[in-house]
Amino acid sequence: MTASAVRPLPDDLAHKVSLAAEVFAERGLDARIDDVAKATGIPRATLYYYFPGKEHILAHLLSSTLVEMAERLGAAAAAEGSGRQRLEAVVREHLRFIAEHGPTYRLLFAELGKAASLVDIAAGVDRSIMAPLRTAMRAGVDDASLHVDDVPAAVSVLYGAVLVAGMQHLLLDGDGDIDARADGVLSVVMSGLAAPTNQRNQNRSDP
Amino acid sequence: MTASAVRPLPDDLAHKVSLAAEVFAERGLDARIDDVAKATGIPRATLYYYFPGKEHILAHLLSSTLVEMAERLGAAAAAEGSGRQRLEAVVREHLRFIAEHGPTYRLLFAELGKAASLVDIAAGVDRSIMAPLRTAMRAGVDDASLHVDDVPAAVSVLYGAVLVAGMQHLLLDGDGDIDARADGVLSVVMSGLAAPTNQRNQNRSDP
Amino acid sequence: MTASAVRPLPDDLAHKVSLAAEVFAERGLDARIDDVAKATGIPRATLYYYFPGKEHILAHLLSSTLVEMAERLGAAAAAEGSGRQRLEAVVREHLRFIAEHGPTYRLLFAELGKAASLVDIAAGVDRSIMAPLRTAMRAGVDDASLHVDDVPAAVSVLYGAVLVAGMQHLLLDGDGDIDARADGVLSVVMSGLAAPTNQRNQNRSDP
Amino acid sequence: MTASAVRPLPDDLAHKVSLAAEVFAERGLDARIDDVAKATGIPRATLYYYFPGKEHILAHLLSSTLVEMAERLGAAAAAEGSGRQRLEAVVREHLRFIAEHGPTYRLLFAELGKAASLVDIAAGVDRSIMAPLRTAMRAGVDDASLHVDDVPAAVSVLYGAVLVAGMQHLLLDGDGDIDARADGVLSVVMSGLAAPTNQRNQNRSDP
DNA sequence: CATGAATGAGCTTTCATTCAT
DNA sequence: CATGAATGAAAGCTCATTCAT
Repeated sequence: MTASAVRPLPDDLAHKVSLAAEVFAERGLDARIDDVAKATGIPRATLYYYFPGKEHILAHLLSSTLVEMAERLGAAAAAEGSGRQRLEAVVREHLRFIAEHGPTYRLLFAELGKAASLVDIAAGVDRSIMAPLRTAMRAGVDDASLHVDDVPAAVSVLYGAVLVAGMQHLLLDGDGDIDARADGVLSVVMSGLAAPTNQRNQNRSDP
Repeated sequence: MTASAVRPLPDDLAHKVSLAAEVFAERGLDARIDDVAKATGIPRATLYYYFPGKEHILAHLLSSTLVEMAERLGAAAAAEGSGRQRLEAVVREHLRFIAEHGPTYRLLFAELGKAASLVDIAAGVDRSIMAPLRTAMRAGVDDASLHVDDVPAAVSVLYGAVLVAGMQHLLLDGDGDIDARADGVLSVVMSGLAAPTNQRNQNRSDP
Repeated sequence: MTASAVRPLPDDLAHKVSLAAEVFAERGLDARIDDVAKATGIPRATLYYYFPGKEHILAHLLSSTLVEMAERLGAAAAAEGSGRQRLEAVVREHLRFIAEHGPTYRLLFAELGKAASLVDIAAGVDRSIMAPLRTAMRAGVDDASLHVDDVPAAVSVLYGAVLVAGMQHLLLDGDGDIDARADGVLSVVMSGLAAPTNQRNQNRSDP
Repeated sequence: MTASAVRPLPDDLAHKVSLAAEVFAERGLDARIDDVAKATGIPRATLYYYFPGKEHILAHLLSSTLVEMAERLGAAAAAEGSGRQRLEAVVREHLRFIAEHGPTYRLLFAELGKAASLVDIAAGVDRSIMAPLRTAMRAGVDDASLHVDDVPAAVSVLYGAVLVAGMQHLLLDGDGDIDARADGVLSVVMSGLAAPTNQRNQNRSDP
């Protein structure tokens, strides 16, 4: 009756809780529960009525965000168009999501390296981010709109490119055009860095 | 950049302090100073004799790591060879560095998103990581071993690709072959994902 | 004496509430109301519907027990027989009561030393325990079946003897024969410890 | 270094801590640690530097008291004189101890019935109180100054008699003459309640 | 009438930091 | 110089209690 049964979170509270993202983003788990209470307008004791502890609130935020990302990127990956078009859509959607969810995304990012977390961030990232990329990329290989030898490696590269572009956007030019960044990333990733030569696809520079 | 310790750190202590990386990596600044003391074998009060506060110990670790990275990646970027070869060398060296400095690198990674830090991580990353990439890349453009339209964007993509590959190595397959990962990343980044067509460099799929 | 519940307690609840004795016996007023709710099967809010507060539940238990004791020991004191026989009956009945009401009696015992209580334990003990002893003892003096110079002192001694015997029974040999303990106590108290001498009743060892 | 090694309590602190007895006596473990800090003049954090938790402070008090009792009652039991004289001395010393240590003794008393305690009160009571009584009583049987058939029962009776007399002293007549109470108890216990008859030692009233 | 939901008010405990030796 | 001892300052969490339904 006190801290055992996981209580379903009422909708109005669920919405208020999302306001805690900013607080957590500033200080991580160091954020004081009292600040969370103030930011959300939910009394401290009520937070503890619905969550077993502070870290569970954070976990809830991260999970929610991952779920929302999975929906949006998944939709982009499943849309109409060539594989390449869908892959580009996933990248653009991802960067837009980052721009819209700055605090929470920084939170997610910082939590990635942590050992102990109530949420398996790695698994969530794979499900929400890598999977849509993978799906679109494979479609592109199938419909010949893309040429990819090592899909997992390519997915990692693309994820990393978006991650860094997104963080730069959040940390440096919060007001910049996020779609322009997407164009820049896609341009590089699609064309590759190698100078055009006769023998394509040479990944080692020694002859 | 170094949050310079008020007192010069004796060599034996400097070495012991580096053992704190793992502790900080697990819990960030939440790590208890007592755990740092235990991990390093340095009494709590002695830590305070050499550092003004807990976060200064963390800053020292991050700074040291960034300096070391600057040296190693800078050397790779300045080595003999074509620009492309040097760029590839920087990428490989970077991934090796990550593999060798797991805990500290995770620390750096987690700190990237944080707002306040005694160390300006963004600047340090630019100096230690981006600059060598930039140097090598420009050299490649000059000697025609690389073809890059937007160097800053390409640097970001390459950094992101390495970052994600490194984190995957640390979090997933700690025993895997880090050079193989480097090959995978380079292969993708050099060739690009676009299917070979007549009109090169088309970064948008609409005509 | 009864911290009268604002609302008359339904019979079924009255019975359930008695199950709280064990909880209170373990931790005294430190017992959490939630544990009381669990032990009795009565929802927390319902307890507050019938009792003004936590300590009133405890008071109810103590009062009920004292009333029941007054009835049983009073009856034993008022029974047929010589004063000595009635005194012995009160002692035996008291020990049986203790054996039957372990948790509640431990509660009463622990509360004896407390300063503030909603129930005047001292008065209740006098009425329920000392008075029957006094009654029977005086009857014994009158009918010459007992020889007591200082009745109040003798009552205290007898009460103490029973109290300790009862607690030993509860704490040490829960399965032992309570009537045997009564025999032991009575044997000692009746005969006294002094070695038989010419001048009886010498309470000081100096001549 | 934090809450593991049991730190030896410096003498000055040991003395200050004993001032906590009154606080605990009022409210038991409910006593607020802040009140303990105030009463003893020891900062809260310092209390936690020497004790792992609140209940350990209480345990320390109880143990100390039991040890002191063991010394004083043990000394009385080991003094010169007949067994009866020594038994009487133990009783008188016990009552004096109670009078001198009112708060702590009430504490001990209230704790007797509790289930969970860091101190095994029952064992401590046996060692500190029952054992001296037993020793003196057996000496009395040996030197024929006492006549006791069932020593354990007689010890219990005597302990109970003293306990109740002591509590009455503490709760009712704090200013009364404690030695007079001792006389009253001893008079009753030595002579017994039975009317003088031909057949001694009859513990049952039926013929 | 009974009760699930919500919360105000504290309290224990932790920890970074200081300082005398 | 280095450190064991001591403590001020929070903060997470619990729990008795209330009230709308």
